[in-house]
Amino acid sequence: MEIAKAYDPKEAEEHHYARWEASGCFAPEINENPDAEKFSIVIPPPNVTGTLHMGHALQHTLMDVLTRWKRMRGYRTLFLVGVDHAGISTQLMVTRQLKKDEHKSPQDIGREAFTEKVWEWKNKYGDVITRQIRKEGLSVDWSRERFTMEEGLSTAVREVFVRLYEEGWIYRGTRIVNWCPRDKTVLSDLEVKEEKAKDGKLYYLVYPIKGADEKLTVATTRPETMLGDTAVAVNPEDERYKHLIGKTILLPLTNREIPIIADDYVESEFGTGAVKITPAHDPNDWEISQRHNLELLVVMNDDATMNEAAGKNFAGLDRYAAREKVVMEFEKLGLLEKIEDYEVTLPHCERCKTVIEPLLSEQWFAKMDEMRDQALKLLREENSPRFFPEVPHKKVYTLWLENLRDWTISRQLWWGHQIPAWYDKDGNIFVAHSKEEAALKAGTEELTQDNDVLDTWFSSALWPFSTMGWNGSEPGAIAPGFSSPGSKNPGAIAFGSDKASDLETFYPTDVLVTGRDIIRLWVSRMVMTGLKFTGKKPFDDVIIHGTVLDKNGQRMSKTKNNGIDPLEVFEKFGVDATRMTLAGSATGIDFAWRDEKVESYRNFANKIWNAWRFCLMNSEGASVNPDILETDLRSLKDQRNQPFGSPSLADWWIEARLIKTAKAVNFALDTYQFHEAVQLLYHFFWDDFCGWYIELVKDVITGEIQSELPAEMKLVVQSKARSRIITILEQSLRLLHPFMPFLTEELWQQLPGVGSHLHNPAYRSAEKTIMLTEFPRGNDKTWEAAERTMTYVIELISKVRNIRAEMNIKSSDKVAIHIAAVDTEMLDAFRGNEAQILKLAKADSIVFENPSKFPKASAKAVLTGNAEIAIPLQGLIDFDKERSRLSVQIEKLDIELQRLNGQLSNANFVEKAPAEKVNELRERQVEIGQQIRTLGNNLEALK
RNA sequence: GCCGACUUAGCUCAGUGGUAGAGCACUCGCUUCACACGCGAUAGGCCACAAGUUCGAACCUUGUAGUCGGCACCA
Repeated sequence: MEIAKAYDPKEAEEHHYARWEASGCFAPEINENPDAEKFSIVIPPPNVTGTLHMGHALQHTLMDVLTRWKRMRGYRTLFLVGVDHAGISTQLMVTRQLKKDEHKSPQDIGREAFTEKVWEWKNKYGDVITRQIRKEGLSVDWSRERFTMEEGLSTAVREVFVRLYEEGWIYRGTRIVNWCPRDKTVLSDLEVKEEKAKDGKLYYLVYPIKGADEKLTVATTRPETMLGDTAVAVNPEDERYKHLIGKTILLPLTNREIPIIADDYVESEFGTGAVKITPAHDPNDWEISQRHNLELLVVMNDDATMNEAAGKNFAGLDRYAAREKVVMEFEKLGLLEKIEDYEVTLPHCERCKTVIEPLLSEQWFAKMDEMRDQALKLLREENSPRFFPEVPHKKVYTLWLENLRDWTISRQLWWGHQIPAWYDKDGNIFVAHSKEEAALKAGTEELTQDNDVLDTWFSSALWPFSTMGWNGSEPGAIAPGFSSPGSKNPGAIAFGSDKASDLETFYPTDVLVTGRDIIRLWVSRMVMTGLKFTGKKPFDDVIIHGTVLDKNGQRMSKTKNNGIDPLEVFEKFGVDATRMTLAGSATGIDFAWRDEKVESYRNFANKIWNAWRFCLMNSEGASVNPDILETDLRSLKDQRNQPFGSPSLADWWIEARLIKTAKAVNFALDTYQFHEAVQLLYHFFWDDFCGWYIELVKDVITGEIQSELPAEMKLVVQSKARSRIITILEQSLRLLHPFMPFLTEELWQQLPGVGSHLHNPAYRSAEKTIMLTEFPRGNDKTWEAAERTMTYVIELISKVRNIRAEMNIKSSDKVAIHIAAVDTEMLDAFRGNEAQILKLAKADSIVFENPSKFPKASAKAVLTGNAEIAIPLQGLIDFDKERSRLSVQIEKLDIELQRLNGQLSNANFVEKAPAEKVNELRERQVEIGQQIRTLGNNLEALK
């Protein structure tokens, strides 16, 4: 059969996913073992408007590696997928589209029509991200796909809102809030990004004092807000202003008279020591106003233009135009003292980058105190959740909870969960699960629902349990010390009844994988609501992955246009290579993206392809059979080192390596050290399996051995060897599968002898696929003798190759290897693998003899274990070169010997260091001393 | 202002209280029948700097410098 020389990922990527999905491999129901342990993980729901970026790809890869690994280990596995309605982003996107297509604003068409448009948009474009998730190869259960706006999850949202309201944790209040004048909605503190302004200025405005010649200067970065000033504050201890306290100011540009008050908040050293107080437009000023009962004067509209209260000269002006005009007027009046350059950071809307306007506004807030205390208690008593890496994320999480402020949960949007609160004509509030329920409570049908929707994160906070069917009717185990849930919910609607037990089976989840930027926004809130509403923590472990930076170490951003599109990388190098690259970066650490890195994993995929190609080209009479591995090797002690024996030393050794690697990979994944697992697999497959094993057994496999064995025996040995190599390959593919699902499935399917009998016992009746095979566990068995003996062979071959290269021996020239060794194990190893040594070292003979018999004109080297070798170079030897070669080696060894001598002659070391360590160094000292003497003699002989 | 992380080969990064590692790039040699996306062989580092703890420090402690984050404040 013709097999391509290079792996083309396209075909594998196109073929397997649909089959996996269709045959139900991703759903937990595939597991037939009623006693199977469960493993569950929920995807951080990407925005329905979103497209895949590198951060997703990294996060998704880690989750899928864990899921595929656990599934192969026999766990009943659920990787739950879904998308977030992403209130602001989606509304913005559809608004833009509406404007483009119909030249209309949302207000033009009204709320109902607009939300209908959004749903249309969602149905049309909302699957972009889910298609991309399929492309990534994620083994998520699409039959349980969720959307935060679907009925079930909305029920959960209403239930939580009602319950928190009834318990008094949700309230409506008037506060200074973060207002985005462009999106015309309030934002939570976490949706606001502080950024340095380019041309910040500090304006010094002079305020005349009533009934005095004195004037007071205040400094401000926002002069336009002076129109809303209702006081000027000074520090009560400030000698400069003490006498002014209680007097009033004639506020310029207005006809108002405002008091001079004293408040500790004012720092005398800053600015002029006098602060203008604008309670309706600054959070600190608002605090002061509450203490002093100051008047609140709102001078701005919700689009950041000035309103009537600002005076008719300013009404209608944009805030920046008003600023200029105020400054101009002050200058005209001679009341502008100076303008200084001043570095100022301003809050910006995370989504649209508009400068936030602090505004006095009536909103819904959630007081998280009780839930916060539960979360902190869980953290302190059980160290849960555990963060990986723990530093610094545990601290960020703790500090945030400790300083938690009330959460602004209402948004002035149309796309989202409309707040389940209704008002009667007198403005009384009725919070209920439905209008019918509200009507019952109100005793009237004449109700209007609150216009606002909830912060998108309100529904995200419930994600781990709302997606699994929680609707408030589930009793839920209540952890001791935690308050019991509120009154039963009469309006709760049962949904997804066939999956109703998911909550019981899969909640809490096992691990959460997410980025550090949403620890506070999301992780903390899931913990809080999870504890409160289910009585259980939503997950045990939280893996915080790093940030993928561009090749210059810069954060990727749309404005810098330095983003790397994962889909382009998939296209160029394949999904599997990309996944290896992402999983191969250390957990939690930021790293700069390098195409070269993916390229090397693309090469790795190709290496695997070619190893497979070799095995397949020589697979006649062979089939995958894991039983032959250990059973066959068990009898090895009796027959090891037989020439062309099967199993041979190489067989023995590669299985030792496989078992060790499997053990280490399992451990690495258990501790979330993905990069460690990747390194182990890369090294095992490339160096051990391809570099040594294939080369060592190649001749047996291809039938090119020159042995004295009878032909029938030769065939038996050959087909056994073929089955073994193909079995080792199959085991390797299983180990690689969680990382490289497409390639491994593609290759596995075509191996002879594979079938569902290789599946983990939990999946025996499923259609054959590598993703359901048993993940090799490895064990603690060590075959030290095999590894040690193999080291002798490897060292011998390497030393001969080194001599060949350094002495410029043509690759077509065969050499003779003269070996002087005393260790019987070593001698056995060399004799038993003579054919392989000859081939790999390009030699035609091995001579065992005393070093005194070594031909004079030889290049020489020493081996570990007091052995020497010589390569005769009759006529070809360059004595100068050989002398310098030997000198360099002696020099290197001597440096090490000096260090050892120094250490061992240090009485303190010998006395205090562990005896084991001291012995180790002594042995090394003897070994090196011996080698130096031998090399020295050889060098001497050349003089 | 406070807190944290990072600083290791030319580049990107692993790493452990006891001889410093990988991939890529570089140098030399190979069209060897799985693979040139390959094979073989080299070269390359006082592990940012300084002090301390220790028999022993790249690793632990403290300080310094640089880089990058987070938080707070910003009249």
